[in-house]
Amino acid sequence: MSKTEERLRGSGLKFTKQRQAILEILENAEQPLSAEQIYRDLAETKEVPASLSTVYRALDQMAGKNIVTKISLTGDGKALFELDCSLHRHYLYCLECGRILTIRSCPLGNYEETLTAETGFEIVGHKLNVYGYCPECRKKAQK
Amino acid sequence: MSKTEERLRGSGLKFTKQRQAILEILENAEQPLSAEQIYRDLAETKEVPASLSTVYRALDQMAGKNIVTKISLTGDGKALFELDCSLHRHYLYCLECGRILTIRSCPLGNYEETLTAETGFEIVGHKLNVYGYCPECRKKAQK
DNA sequence: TTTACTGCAAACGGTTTGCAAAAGG
DNA sequence: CCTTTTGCAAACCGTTTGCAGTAAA
Repeated sequence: MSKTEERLRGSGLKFTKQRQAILEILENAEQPLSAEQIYRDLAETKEVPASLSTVYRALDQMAGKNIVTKISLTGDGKALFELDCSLHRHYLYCLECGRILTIRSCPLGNYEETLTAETGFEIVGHKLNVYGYCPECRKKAQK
Repeated sequence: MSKTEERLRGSGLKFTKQRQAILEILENAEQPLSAEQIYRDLAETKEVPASLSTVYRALDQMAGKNIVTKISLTGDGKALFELDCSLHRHYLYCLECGRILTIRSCPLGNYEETLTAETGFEIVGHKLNVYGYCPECRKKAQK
Protein backbone atom coordinates (compact mmCIF):
# COMPACT_ATOMS: atom_id res chain seq x y z
CA MET A 1 0.00 0.00 0.00
CA SER A 2 1.47 3.33 -1.01
CA LYS A 3 1.92 6.12 1.44
CA THR A 4 -0.86 8.21 -0.10
CA GLU A 5 -3.15 5.20 -0.03
CA GLU A 6 -2.40 4.64 3.64
CA ARG A 7 -3.11 8.22 4.49
CA LEU A 8 -6.49 8.12 2.79
CA ARG A 9 -7.64 4.73 3.98
CA GLY A 10 -6.39 5.39 7.47
CA SER A 11 -8.77 8.35 7.66
CA GLY A 12 -11.76 6.49 6.35
CA LEU A 13 -11.66 8.29 3.02
CA LYS A 14 -12.03 6.37 -0.19
CA PHE A 15 -8.96 5.94 -2.31
CA THR A 16 -9.60 7.47 -5.74
CA LYS A 17 -7.28 8.40 -8.58
CA GLN A 18 -8.10 12.04 -8.09
CA ARG A 19 -7.16 12.08 -4.43
CA GLN A 20 -4.10 10.00 -5.03
CA ALA A 21 -2.95 12.38 -7.73
CA ILE A 22 -3.66 15.44 -5.60
CA LEU A 23 -1.55 14.04 -2.79
CA GLU A 24 1.27 13.19 -5.19
CA ILE A 25 1.24 16.72 -6.52
CA LEU A 26 1.44 18.11 -3.00
CA GLU A 27 4.25 15.70 -2.16
CA ASN A 28 6.31 16.92 -5.08
CA ALA A 29 5.54 20.58 -4.55
CA GLU A 30 8.23 22.60 -2.94
CA GLN A 31 5.77 25.17 -1.75
CA PRO A 32 2.08 25.50 -0.91
CA LEU A 33 -0.23 25.35 -3.95
CA SER A 34 -3.61 26.86 -4.72
CA ALA A 35 -6.57 24.72 -5.72
CA GLU A 36 -6.28 26.19 -9.19
CA GLN A 37 -2.63 25.17 -9.51
CA ILE A 38 -3.42 21.66 -8.36
CA TYR A 39 -6.30 21.52 -10.80
CA ARG A 40 -4.06 22.47 -13.70
CA ASP A 41 -1.34 20.07 -12.63
CA LEU A 42 -3.87 17.27 -12.51
CA ALA A 43 -4.89 17.83 -16.09
CA GLU A 44 -1.53 18.76 -17.55
CA THR A 45 1.08 16.59 -15.92
CA LYS A 46 -0.88 13.88 -14.14
CA GLU A 47 -3.43 13.42 -16.91
CA VAL A 48 -6.03 12.76 -14.29
CA PRO A 49 -8.63 15.33 -15.15
CA ALA A 50 -10.75 16.29 -12.19
CA SER A 51 -13.20 19.12 -11.95
CA LEU A 52 -12.26 22.10 -9.86
CA SER A 53 -15.02 21.29 -7.40
CA THR A 54 -13.59 17.84 -6.91
CA VAL A 55 -10.26 19.39 -6.11
CA TYR A 56 -11.84 21.71 -3.56
CA ARG A 57 -13.89 18.94 -2.02
CA ALA A 58 -10.96 16.58 -1.81
CA LEU A 59 -8.76 19.24 -0.24
CA ASP A 60 -11.44 20.21 2.25
CA GLN A 61 -11.93 16.67 3.37
CA MET A 62 -8.26 15.95 3.61
CA ALA A 63 -7.86 19.14 5.59
CA GLY A 64 -10.56 17.86 7.93
CA LYS A 65 -8.52 14.72 8.47
CA ASN A 66 -5.29 16.66 8.88
CA ILE A 67 -3.81 15.12 5.78
CA VAL A 68 -3.33 18.53 4.25
CA THR A 69 -3.22 22.02 5.68
CA LYS A 70 -4.95 25.06 4.31
CA ILE A 71 -3.21 28.38 4.69
CA SER A 72 -4.03 31.90 3.63
CA LEU A 73 -0.90 33.83 3.05
CA THR A 74 -1.17 36.08 0.07
CA GLY A 75 -4.07 38.16 1.32
CA ASP A 76 -5.71 38.14 -2.10
CA GLY A 77 -8.40 35.77 -0.92
CA LYS A 78 -6.79 32.71 -2.44
CA ALA A 79 -6.14 29.71 -0.20
CA LEU A 80 -3.06 27.56 -0.45
CA PHE A 81 -2.63 23.93 0.51
CA GLU A 82 0.31 21.83 1.55
CA LEU A 83 0.86 18.41 3.02
CA ASP A 84 0.34 18.51 6.72
CA CYS A 85 3.37 17.25 8.54
CA SER A 86 1.94 18.71 11.72
CA LEU A 87 4.93 20.85 12.33
CA HIS A 88 4.76 24.39 13.48
CA ARG A 89 5.94 26.57 10.65
CA HIS A 90 6.00 30.03 9.19
CA TYR A 91 6.36 31.42 5.70
CA LEU A 92 8.63 33.86 4.00
CA TYR A 93 6.90 35.26 0.95
CA CYS A 94 8.62 37.06 -1.91
CA LEU A 95 6.56 40.09 -2.88
CA GLU A 96 8.10 40.13 -6.33
CA CYS A 97 7.95 36.58 -7.66
CA GLY A 98 5.55 34.97 -5.21
CA ARG A 99 8.05 32.35 -4.12
CA ILE A 100 7.39 30.94 -0.68
CA LEU A 101 10.02 29.72 1.73
CA THR A 102 8.90 27.61 4.64
CA ILE A 103 10.52 28.55 7.91
CA ARG A 104 10.72 25.77 10.42
CA SER A 105 12.00 27.75 13.33
CA CYS A 106 9.75 29.99 15.39
CA PRO A 107 11.01 33.15 17.01
CA LEU A 108 8.17 33.46 19.45
CA GLY A 109 9.61 31.50 22.34
CA ASN A 110 7.37 31.85 25.35
CA TYR A 111 5.60 34.90 23.97
CA GLU A 112 2.25 33.14 24.09
CA GLU A 113 2.57 32.69 27.82
CA THR A 114 3.49 36.32 28.21
CA LEU A 115 0.40 37.29 26.26
CA THR A 116 -1.82 35.06 28.36
CA ALA A 117 -0.49 36.73 31.48
CA GLU A 118 -1.12 40.17 30.02
CA THR A 119 -4.51 39.65 28.42
CA GLY A 120 -6.20 36.67 30.03
CA PHE A 121 -6.65 35.06 26.62
CA GLU A 122 -6.18 31.35 26.29
CA ILE A 123 -3.87 31.16 23.33
CA VAL A 124 -4.18 28.28 20.93
CA GLY A 125 -1.87 29.33 18.15
CA HIS A 126 -0.48 32.02 15.96
CA LYS A 127 0.32 32.83 12.38
CA LEU A 128 3.49 34.59 11.44
CA ASN A 129 4.29 35.44 7.86
CA VAL A 130 7.25 37.44 6.76
CA TYR A 131 7.31 39.46 3.56
CA GLY A 132 10.21 40.65 1.48
CA TYR A 133 12.28 40.06 -1.62
CA CYS A 134 14.15 36.87 -2.39
CA PRO A 135 17.83 36.87 -3.36
CA GLU A 136 17.05 36.33 -7.07
CA CYS A 137 14.63 39.25 -7.26
CA ARG A 138 17.04 41.46 -5.32
CA LYS A 139 19.72 40.75 -7.91
CA LYS A 140 17.39 41.53 -10.80
CA ALA A 141 16.33 44.77 -9.15
CA GLN A 142 19.91 45.97 -8.85
CA LYS A 143 20.54 45.89 -12.59
CA MET B 1 -11.23 72.28 10.39
CA SER B 2 -11.98 68.95 12.02
CA LYS B 3 -9.39 66.26 12.26
CA THR B 4 -11.14 64.06 9.72
CA GLU B 5 -11.41 67.01 7.37
CA GLU B 6 -7.72 67.72 7.71
CA ARG B 7 -6.82 64.16 6.99
CA LEU B 8 -8.84 64.12 3.80
CA ARG B 9 -7.88 67.53 2.48
CA GLY B 10 -4.27 67.01 3.36
CA SER B 11 -4.22 64.01 1.04
CA GLY B 12 -5.88 65.74 -1.86
CA LEU B 13 -9.13 63.85 -1.37
CA LYS B 14 -12.43 65.63 -1.44
CA PHE B 15 -14.23 66.07 1.81
CA THR B 16 -17.65 64.41 1.57
CA LYS B 17 -20.20 63.44 4.18
CA GLN B 18 -19.68 59.80 3.36
CA ARG B 19 -15.95 59.89 3.93
CA GLN B 20 -16.32 62.02 7.01
CA ALA B 21 -18.80 59.58 8.46
CA ILE B 22 -16.63 56.57 7.59
CA LEU B 23 -13.69 58.12 9.38
CA GLU B 24 -15.81 58.94 12.41
CA ILE B 25 -17.00 55.37 12.57
CA LEU B 26 -13.43 54.12 12.44
CA GLU B 27 -12.41 56.61 15.12
CA ASN B 28 -15.04 55.33 17.48
CA ALA B 29 -14.46 51.68 16.72
CA GLU B 30 -12.51 49.75 19.26
CA GLN B 31 -11.49 47.18 16.73
CA PRO B 32 -11.02 46.81 12.99
CA LEU B 33 -14.26 46.79 10.98
CA SER B 34 -15.32 45.19 7.73
CA ALA B 35 -16.70 47.22 4.83
CA GLU B 36 -20.07 45.63 5.51
CA GLN B 37 -20.06 46.72 9.17
CA ILE B 38 -19.13 50.25 8.20
CA TYR B 39 -21.84 50.24 5.58
CA ARG B 40 -24.47 49.24 8.13
CA ASP B 41 -23.22 51.73 10.67
CA LEU B 42 -23.46 54.49 8.11
CA ALA B 43 -27.10 53.79 7.45
CA GLU B 44 -28.17 52.88 10.97
CA THR B 45 -26.37 55.16 13.36
CA LYS B 46 -24.92 57.90 11.18
CA GLU B 47 -27.92 58.17 8.91
CA VAL B 48 -25.60 58.90 6.05
CA PRO B 49 -26.62 56.23 3.59
CA ALA B 50 -23.85 55.33 1.21
CA SER B 51 -23.76 52.48 -1.21
CA LEU B 52 -21.49 49.57 -0.43
CA SER B 53 -19.35 50.41 -3.42
CA THR B 54 -18.84 53.91 -2.13
CA VAL B 55 -17.65 52.46 1.14
CA TYR B 56 -15.20 50.19 -0.66
CA ARG B 57 -13.97 52.97 -2.90
CA ALA B 58 -13.55 55.40 -0.05
CA LEU B 59 -11.67 52.86 2.04
CA ASP B 60 -9.45 51.91 -0.88
CA GLN B 61 -8.53 55.49 -1.54
CA MET B 62 -7.93 56.29 2.07
CA ALA B 63 -5.79 53.18 2.31
CA GLY B 64 -3.79 54.46 -0.63
CA LYS B 65 -3.17 57.69 1.29
CA ASN B 66 -2.36 55.84 4.50
CA ILE B 67 -5.35 57.30 6.27
CA VAL B 68 -6.69 53.84 6.95
CA THR B 69 -5.12 50.41 6.98
CA LYS B 70 -6.56 47.28 5.43
CA ILE B 71 -5.87 44.02 7.19
CA SER B 72 -6.86 40.45 6.53
CA LEU B 73 -7.05 38.56 9.74
CA THR B 74 -9.95 36.19 9.82
CA GLY B 75 -8.91 34.09 6.84
CA ASP B 76 -12.49 33.96 5.58
CA GLY B 77 -11.69 36.30 2.74
CA LYS B 78 -13.14 39.33 4.43
CA ALA B 79 -10.99 42.43 4.78
CA LEU B 80 -10.98 44.65 7.86
CA PHE B 81 -10.14 48.33 8.12
CA GLU B 82 -8.88 50.53 10.89
CA LEU B 83 -7.49 54.01 11.25
CA ASP B 84 -3.86 54.04 10.34
CA CYS B 85 -1.75 55.38 13.12
CA SER B 86 1.30 53.99 11.37
CA LEU B 87 2.33 51.94 14.31
CA HIS B 88 3.56 48.44 14.08
CA ARG B 89 0.94 46.20 15.61
CA HIS B 90 -0.39 42.70 15.90
CA TYR B 91 -3.78 41.21 16.63
CA LEU B 92 -5.16 38.79 19.16
CA TYR B 93 -8.32 37.24 17.78
CA CYS B 94 -10.94 35.41 19.84
CA LEU B 95 -12.00 32.30 17.96
CA GLU B 96 -15.28 32.20 19.86
CA CYS B 97 -16.73 35.71 19.73
CA GLY B 98 -14.57 37.31 17.06
CA ARG B 99 -13.33 40.02 19.37
CA ILE B 100 -10.04 41.53 18.32
CA LEU B 101 -7.41 42.92 20.64
CA THR B 102 -4.70 45.07 19.18
CA ILE B 103 -1.25 44.27 20.49
CA ARG B 104 1.18 47.12 20.35
CA SER B 105 4.27 45.27 21.36
CA CYS B 106 6.16 43.04 18.97
CA PRO B 107 8.00 39.96 20.14
CA LEU B 108 10.13 39.63 17.05
CA GLY B 109 13.09 41.71 18.13
CA ASN B 110 15.87 41.37 15.60
CA TYR B 111 14.42 38.24 14.07
CA GLU B 112 14.13 39.89 10.68
CA GLU B 113 17.84 40.47 10.59
CA THR B 114 18.45 36.88 11.58
CA LEU B 115 16.24 35.75 8.75
CA THR B 116 18.02 37.97 6.25
CA ALA B 117 21.30 36.45 7.28
CA GLU B 118 19.89 32.95 6.92
CA THR B 119 17.95 33.30 3.69
CA GLY B 120 19.29 36.26 1.75
CA PHE B 121 15.79 37.75 1.63
CA GLU B 122 15.40 41.47 2.02
CA ILE B 123 12.67 41.65 4.63
CA VAL B 124 10.17 44.45 4.47
CA GLY B 125 7.69 43.39 7.10
CA HIS B 126 5.74 40.69 8.79
CA LYS B 127 2.28 39.80 9.98
CA LEU B 128 1.73 38.12 13.29
CA ASN B 129 -1.72 37.19 14.47
CA VAL B 130 -2.45 35.27 17.60
CA TYR B 131 -5.56 33.15 18.05
CA GLY B 132 -7.27 31.99 21.17
CA TYR B 133 -10.17 32.54 23.54
CA CYS B 134 -10.85 35.77 25.37
CA PRO B 135 -11.44 35.87 29.14
CA GLU B 136 -15.23 36.26 28.73
CA CYS B 137 -15.55 33.27 26.43
CA ARG B 138 -13.33 31.20 28.69
CA LYS B 139 -15.65 31.93 31.59
CA LYS B 140 -18.74 30.99 29.61
CA ALA B 141 -17.10 27.78 28.46
CA GLN B 142 -16.42 26.71 32.05
CA LYS B 143 -20.06 26.70 33.03
C1' DT C 1 -16.98 74.68 -14.67
C1' DT C 2 -13.97 71.16 -14.01
C1' DT C 3 -12.91 67.23 -11.61
C1' DA C 4 -13.76 64.04 -8.15
C1' DC C 5 -17.25 61.35 -6.06
C1' DT C 6 -21.56 58.65 -5.83
C1' DG C 7 -25.34 55.12 -6.82
C1' DC C 8 -26.82 51.47 -9.37
C1' DA C 9 -26.49 47.26 -11.44
C1' DA C 10 -23.76 44.19 -13.56
C1' DA C 11 -19.35 41.71 -13.52
C1' DC C 12 -15.76 39.29 -11.17
C1' DG C 13 -12.95 35.56 -8.98
C1' DG C 14 -12.43 32.17 -5.69
C1' DT C 15 -15.18 28.87 -3.49
C1' DT C 16 -19.41 26.12 -2.42
C1' DT C 17 -23.49 23.46 -3.38
C1' DG C 18 -27.53 20.52 -5.41
C1' DC C 19 -28.29 16.92 -8.10
C1' DA C 20 -27.91 12.92 -10.94
C1' DA C 21 -24.43 9.73 -12.67
C1' DA C 22 -20.24 6.91 -11.66
C1' DA C 23 -17.08 4.46 -8.88
C1' DG C 24 -15.27 2.47 -4.45
C1' DG C 25 -15.66 -1.19 -0.91
C1' DC D 1 -25.64 -3.21 -3.30
C1' DC D 2 -24.92 0.81 -0.35
C1' DT D 3 -22.19 4.72 0.38
C1' DT D 4 -18.90 8.03 -1.21
C1' DT D 5 -17.19 10.57 -4.70
C1' DT D 6 -17.54 12.88 -9.02
C1' DG D 7 -18.90 16.37 -12.85
C1' DC D 8 -21.66 19.87 -14.20
C1' DA D 9 -23.84 24.08 -13.80
C1' DA D 10 -25.64 27.25 -10.93
C1' DA D 11 -25.30 29.71 -6.65
C1' DC D 12 -22.58 32.32 -3.43
C1' DC D 13 -20.19 36.10 -1.26
C1' DG D 14 -16.99 39.71 -0.80
C1' DT D 15 -15.25 42.93 -3.81
C1' DT D 16 -14.64 45.64 -8.19
C1' DT D 17 -16.08 48.21 -12.21
C1' DG D 18 -18.63 50.95 -16.07
C1' DC D 19 -21.48 54.45 -16.60
C1' DA D 20 -24.44 58.25 -16.07
C1' DG D 21 -25.64 61.61 -12.72
C1' DT D 22 -24.27 64.66 -8.54
C1' DA D 23 -21.57 67.27 -5.59
C1' DA D 24 -17.14 69.49 -4.20
C1' DA D 25 -13.70 73.08 -5.22
